Amino acid sequence: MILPKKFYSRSTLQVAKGLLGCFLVREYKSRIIKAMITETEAYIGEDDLACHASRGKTPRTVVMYDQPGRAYIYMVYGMYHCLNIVTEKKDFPAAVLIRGVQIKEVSYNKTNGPGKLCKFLRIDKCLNRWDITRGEKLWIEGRDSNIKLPRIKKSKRMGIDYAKHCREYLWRFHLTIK
DNA sequence: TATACGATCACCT
DNA sequence: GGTGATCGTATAC
Repeated sequence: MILPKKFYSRSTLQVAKGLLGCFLVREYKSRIIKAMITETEAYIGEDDLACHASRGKTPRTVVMYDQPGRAYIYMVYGMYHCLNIVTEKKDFPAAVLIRGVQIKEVSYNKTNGPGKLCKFLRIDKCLNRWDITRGEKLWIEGRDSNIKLPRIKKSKRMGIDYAKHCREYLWRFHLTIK
């Protein structure tokens, strides 16, 4: 089932945990790739110094203030893209960064990073602000209800040493892949 | 207009 | 453990 807008309108931490084990689906040139989400991070509000919206609404961050269920995609380090899903309610800037996915028949080291998975799934700024509840080009499907999830681990977010006290928040969630 | 730097990754020691 | 690639964005001037 395609996850509806309502799924993303909850607290960002709930969504970040809830997305683990769900399937990120990419439709590109009539081909479909399903990727199980294995790692996420939450970025919540202007008070979160690691969140791009900590400097308020700008041309880049305006998408984070949009409806939940939109894709927020930005370029990092001049060469990689990162995919986020906008959460909570309109005008409150928050999103979940997709940091890792696993695809059947694909070596995990091709998709175990936010830049790597966007490269593999051909996700770039063309899909910025895309509504992922439409079920076209890019969407997310719920996990199989009879699948038991392994324990969810939480830890500090990556690459945000500049974020003062916010870098201590345990807002990174991941499944342990054996 | 100019400049500093980053929600990364691959490759090196 | 460390470093370079490479360019959009935010901020300073």
